[in-house]
Amino acid sequence: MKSFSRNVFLVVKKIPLGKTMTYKQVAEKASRPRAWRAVGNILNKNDDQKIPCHRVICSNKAAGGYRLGTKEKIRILRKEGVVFEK
DNA sequence: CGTATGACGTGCA
DNA sequence: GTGCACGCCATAC
Repeated sequence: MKSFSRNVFLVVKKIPLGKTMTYKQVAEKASRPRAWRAVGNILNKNDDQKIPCHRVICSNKAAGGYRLGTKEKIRILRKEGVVFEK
């Protein structure tokens, strides 16, 4: 891949441990501030092991979704040091 | 090439 | 605060 998806993966990989970023922010850094839709779609169809996609959440502070299950996503985030209190 | 889909976001009732 | 509808972009079929 050498398109928007590649950029998205790069941005997600840049997310520091213990931190989370919203789909919109990722899309914005990916040079496509209006493609947050595609961001989740790409990550979903490209569940790359090298990409901490579980650190990408919704803008409303909600975990959002996950290919393996939202609860699994939250579980991973907890292990990373990110706690979803709400 | 065109249609449908989806890990969303925002606005309005 | 909750629910519904519309809009948006890239990828898959």
